[in-house]
Amino acid sequence: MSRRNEAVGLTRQRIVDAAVELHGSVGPAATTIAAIAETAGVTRLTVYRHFPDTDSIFAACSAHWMSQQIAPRPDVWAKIGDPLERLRCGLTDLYRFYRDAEQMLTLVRRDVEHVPAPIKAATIAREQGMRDVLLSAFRVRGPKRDRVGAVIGHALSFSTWRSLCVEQHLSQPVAVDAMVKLVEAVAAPAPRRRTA
Amino acid sequence: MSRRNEAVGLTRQRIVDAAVELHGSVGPAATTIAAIAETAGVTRLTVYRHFPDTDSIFAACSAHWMSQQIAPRPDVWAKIGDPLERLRCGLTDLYRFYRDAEQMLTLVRRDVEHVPAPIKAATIAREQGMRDVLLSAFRVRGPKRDRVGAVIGHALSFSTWRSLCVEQHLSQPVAVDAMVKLVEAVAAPAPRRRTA
DNA sequence: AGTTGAGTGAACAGTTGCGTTCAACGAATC
DNA sequence: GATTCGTTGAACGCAACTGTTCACTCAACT
Repeated sequence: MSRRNEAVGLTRQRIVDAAVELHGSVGPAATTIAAIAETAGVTRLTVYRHFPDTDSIFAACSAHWMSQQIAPRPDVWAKIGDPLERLRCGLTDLYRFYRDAEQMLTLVRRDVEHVPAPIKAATIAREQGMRDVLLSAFRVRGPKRDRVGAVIGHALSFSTWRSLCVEQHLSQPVAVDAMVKLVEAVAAPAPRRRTA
Repeated sequence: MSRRNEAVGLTRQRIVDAAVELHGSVGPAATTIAAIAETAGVTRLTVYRHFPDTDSIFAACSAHWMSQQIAPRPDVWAKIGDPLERLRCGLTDLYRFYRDAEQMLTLVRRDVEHVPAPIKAATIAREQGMRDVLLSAFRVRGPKRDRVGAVIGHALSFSTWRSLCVEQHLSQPVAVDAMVKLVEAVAAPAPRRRTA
């Protein structure tokens, strides 16, 4: 039961690796069973033997990819007391992750319709959790709290990182700085306009 | 030559309308010739007679859709002297347009690979023009000018509007306000930190 | 040494899309 | 009334992807 199972596991791993590679290069929507099989160096039939449908491949693929990423750590951010410092720290950590995972995240977001519901839900929950950690440090109350939460959510979004760091060519620290300033300005207690 | 050509033009118009509708509902990538024909109430052959390939349909489709939109007017924004006021005005105008065109823009951006190059180029040029109009009102110089330009570009992006007004459920004016504050903070002459 | 089973190769049936050809209809035009 | 031509219906060839079946090989396990 050892050498044989090992070989089987290896084949399975090659299939998952191939799926990860294709998801990250052509995107989940364009990833066909035939392409996975070819990339993995096995037959379509072998892929079907290991995974009944595309969704189960996606699940294994997603888990494996996640396991080899350095994920952001909201639990660590939570230890920082100062709201803006916590925010800066969190965004720096998150944007580092976004940078590492750019290709994959870009394509997965584009093909979000093809992502199985559980994975989508987990992603949303993770983002919600990060938002809560960052927002909870702020003392603002009332309707302004909603606005601060919203701009924090905006700062956390992958599309925001992409807009700032890829399309606008900002460096990561400058992008973080801009988003911190945004939250700071929205959270500021005295809006004092000169045109008042 | 009158009644007949009129009928031909009507058929052509029905095809273009069908293409617009499908681009805005299922997206350009999933818009097939057969679906266009069916929606227009004609045969695939008729579609092929009017348009040699998908790109020419896209061009006609894009032009027709644009003609029935109320496009943003950077030339009007340019008349406002105060930088922040010009910015606020421009973003309000642009976000109104984004709101009207949400579905279409969302799907076209998703399927951007299927958009013919000329249309893509025109869109980029338009966004670049808006950025220039808004940035030119600011007096900042040096490296800070790049950063102000970048956050203006970020504020102008459709993904930013989508993040703020759709995902974060901000109202249009509040979203505009947040982005104005962002640019104001980045453009501010004295960063004066209390932690300095 | 015999059995198990992962992997192979080939083929099948079904779907969807593209692009093209042909004969025929029918209404507008001359 | 004859002609033009936009439109139609049916069909064909091509390509790609999905699942599934069957017979087969060969290494590994008992």
